Amino acid sequence: MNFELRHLRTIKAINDAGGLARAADQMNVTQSALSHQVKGLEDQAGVELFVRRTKPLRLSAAGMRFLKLAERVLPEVEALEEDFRNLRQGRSGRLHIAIECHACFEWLFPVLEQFRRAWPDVDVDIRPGLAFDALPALQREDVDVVVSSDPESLDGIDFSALFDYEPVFVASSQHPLAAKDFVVADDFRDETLITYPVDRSRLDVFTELLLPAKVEPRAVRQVELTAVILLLVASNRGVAVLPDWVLRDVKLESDYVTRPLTEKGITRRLYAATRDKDTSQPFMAYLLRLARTEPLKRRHMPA
Amino acid sequence: MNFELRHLRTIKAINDAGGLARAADQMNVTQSALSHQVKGLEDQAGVELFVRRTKPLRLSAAGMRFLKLAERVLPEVEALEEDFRNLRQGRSGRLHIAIECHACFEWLFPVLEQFRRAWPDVDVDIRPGLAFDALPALQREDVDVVVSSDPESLDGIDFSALFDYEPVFVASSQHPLAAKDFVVADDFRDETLITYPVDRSRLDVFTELLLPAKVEPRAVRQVELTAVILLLVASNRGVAVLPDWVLRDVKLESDYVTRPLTEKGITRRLYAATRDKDTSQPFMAYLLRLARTEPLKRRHMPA
DNA sequence: ACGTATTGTGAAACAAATTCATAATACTCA
DNA sequence: TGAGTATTATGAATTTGTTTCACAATACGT
Repeated sequence: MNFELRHLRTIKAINDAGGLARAADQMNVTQSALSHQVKGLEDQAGVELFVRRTKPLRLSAAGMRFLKLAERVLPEVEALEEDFRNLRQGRSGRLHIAIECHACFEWLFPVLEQFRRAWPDVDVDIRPGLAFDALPALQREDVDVVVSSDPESLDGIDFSALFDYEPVFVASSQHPLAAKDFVVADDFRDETLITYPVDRSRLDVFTELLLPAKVEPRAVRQVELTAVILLLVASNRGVAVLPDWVLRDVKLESDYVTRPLTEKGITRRLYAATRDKDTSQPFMAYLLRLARTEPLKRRHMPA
Repeated sequence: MNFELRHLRTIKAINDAGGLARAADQMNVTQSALSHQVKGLEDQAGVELFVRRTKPLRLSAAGMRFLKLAERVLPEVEALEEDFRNLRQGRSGRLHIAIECHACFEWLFPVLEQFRRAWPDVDVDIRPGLAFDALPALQREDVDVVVSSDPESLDGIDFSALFDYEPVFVASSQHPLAAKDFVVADDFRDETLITYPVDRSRLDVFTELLLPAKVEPRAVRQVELTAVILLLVASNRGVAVLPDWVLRDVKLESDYVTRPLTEKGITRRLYAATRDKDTSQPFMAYLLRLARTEPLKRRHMPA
């Protein structure tokens, strides 16, 4: 006894059309085909689905239950078919984003807000917690975009440049280093450095400045939220290095100063990694365009 | 793009078994069959259901949605299959009963109460409103049992005798006719007759007594509920003729008397009509046995 | 009761799914 | 890294299932 959707469709059609012959027309098969099919189904189920003594075939009690099932199940199946159709045309899809850089929430959130308005059928989500192994997760299709500043050459993965940013030193305006025009690695030796709670290999201060110079700060304190980091910095409990985009928004009204790292400043580039087969999908292209332009706008017109 | 349950089963099996080969084993088909099937499905849907770069095949985002559908739909389908299996073994089924005789509620209800305990999986219901055309409805499988006192010879329909009953005359103990040992047709000429609101051809008084004698009561009043009929009779607002089983229960404590119709009394027989193919079904046989014995028990030991 | 509309049936044609044998591919572990 | 193993893919042949065709059987209306 192995039902198939074909059977559900047939029973429903016969019931809707009010007869086997009419149903056959609507389904573009011969009346004979349906007759055979119904017989086969009844044999398998061991149950009479139709009342045979009446001429336009009518559903029996058991047939009614079958019909009920059809009416619950078929719409769901059709919904998925429709879904896949949209997916093929690139109108729907999934966009689960892993961010390696902890501060990216700051600009990504507004970007996604705007994205959602343009592509309402795309399932958007940010997946934190995948800071490690984000690229394998991308290959495994656990996520669809990885935001990272360390491009690797990986099979089937594209890295698209988004925008450049500058990791800048932040300290209380009371802090001695606020007097300098720029800070260098050695300046951190006696400081408490406040960072996001991630591995040093993911923090620009370390990878770009302190590790090469083999400088270890006096203390490192890990804090989750950007706002809290700034609070601690402003009250002179430590210093921090944050991407410039984090600071533009709140700068005016606060008690801290920003200074370049090294005399010329450090410039880093942010990338979006995607599977190559997805990169040219319309909604993916749209997201990348948005992520390239939107954060820059915010730079010049802070909220 | 035409999904089939086979596809749902396959995707679910592959996911559950954690691989195509293992799934093939569990489904008793070759690994090759599933590989072909998945390929065919993906071609039709135009969507990749699995991530191919990994070796034990893993579901892609789209594949997950397919799986979700499978997990919603398959249990429902299996439930119906189980249902049909029971049906075939006569453990479940439908028992919708049409009663032509209006008063049959009285004994049928307790019978069904008992039936339900023995056959919990059978869908029991009483369908009033089908007083007319009950037998065609039976043939059409709109109902499964018709209780009637007028057996007809009909193709595919069995009539099983249930029990005999006596339509008896009921009147207030104050009523002049209460003085007689029995009543005859002529006695109704000056009476208000209270009946159930159905056609005369379904009322024993008329078919067995008044119509043959061509007697018309002074007035006929139609009342729905047995209890109300008895109330009106007791307060001498009319007389009635009711099956004896209706009266046994409440007789002792009331203000009315019962008298036979004609000197010898009238005896009628109640039948259950069923489709012949159903008559020997276990639960149907059980119901008929119950309906033959239960009402008689009540006769001798009123509540 | 007749004609019409509808459903049922068997053999042949057609289509689809499965198998078999084997190739291709990822994964594992020394 | 490379050999060995486990897993998936592929093509042709086979088997199975579905549809058609032609016509028989059956209910329905007037």
